[in-house]
Amino acid sequence: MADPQARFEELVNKLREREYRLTPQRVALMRLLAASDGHPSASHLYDRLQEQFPTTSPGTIYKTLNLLKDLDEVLELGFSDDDNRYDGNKPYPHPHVICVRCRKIMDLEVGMAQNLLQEAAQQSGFQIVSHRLDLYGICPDCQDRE
Amino acid sequence: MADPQARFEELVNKLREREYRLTPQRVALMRLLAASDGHPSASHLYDRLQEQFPTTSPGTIYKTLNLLKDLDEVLELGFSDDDNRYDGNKPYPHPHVICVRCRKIMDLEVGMAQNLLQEAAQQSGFQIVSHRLDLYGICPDCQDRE
DNA sequence: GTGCTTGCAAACAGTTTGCAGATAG
DNA sequence: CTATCTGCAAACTGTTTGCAAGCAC
Repeated sequence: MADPQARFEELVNKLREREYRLTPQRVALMRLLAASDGHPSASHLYDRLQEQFPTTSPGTIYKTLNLLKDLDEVLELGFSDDDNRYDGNKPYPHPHVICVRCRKIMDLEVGMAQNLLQEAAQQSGFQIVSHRLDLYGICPDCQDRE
Repeated sequence: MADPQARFEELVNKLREREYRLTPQRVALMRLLAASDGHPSASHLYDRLQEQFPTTSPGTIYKTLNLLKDLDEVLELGFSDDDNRYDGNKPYPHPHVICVRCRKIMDLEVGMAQNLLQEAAQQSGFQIVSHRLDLYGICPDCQDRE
């Protein structure tokens, strides 16, 4: 989240370029995504959007998130046992730490070793196109609460 | 899957030790898990179990898988957009390659760099307890089918 | 004005739960 | 004999879909 305003404008321009309609709901959602660094869930975004648009529905949130995902402007972190989470600031694969207590998610500033990807490709014969690295642990706040 | 028979016996002994009942369904499921290296889904296991026990239900499969998961004898790979997959041979975190076409999953024989985990802990303040690394790509078979 | 988008409700899929009857120990 | 386990069915949850009405362009 270097500059929320700049990121917001990037998102808006992307939709404009592709001739998607800039509805107030979409614009507000993009503003939220650009200003979030907590990897919000759809329902979190829904709660926040409803403050501005009381009739907003979850369907609209999901449709917009999927649109942005298809445009490679949002990274979706899927969880089988919890709400998916969305990152509108760094829509490319990068490692995360996830608190197993409070479900806080933070970015990690470490790169995926490039030679690990190469070795994996060699070993498996796969053409690697993407990846995901999640570290699970207990965040500082939850350690204090112990 | 070094030795399916040995692994099978390990699983059986684990249940016996903890005084869980060794029902025929559980035994058969453990045999399947010990002999699988394809990271089967619950529904795959269900299909195979039904050959031996035509009245088996998905509920029983899930209950047994969750039991083994709680005993740290099965690793669950959860997917928000697909069936979860289960590994009864290496129930500890290890990297996988996943084919985005056919959903084949293979183990990778590369270790998670230990210093990456340490750096992550330092950077985030988290106590890291576990992790997951998935590489997504196209498997050799699906490349050939192109 | 046109057709994309919204909001609502119903559908969906995988997993979990509740309970009565069956069975391992 | 008894507590655990099975099988069935219903419930659950997060997400997707269908459609009529609304609105961006």
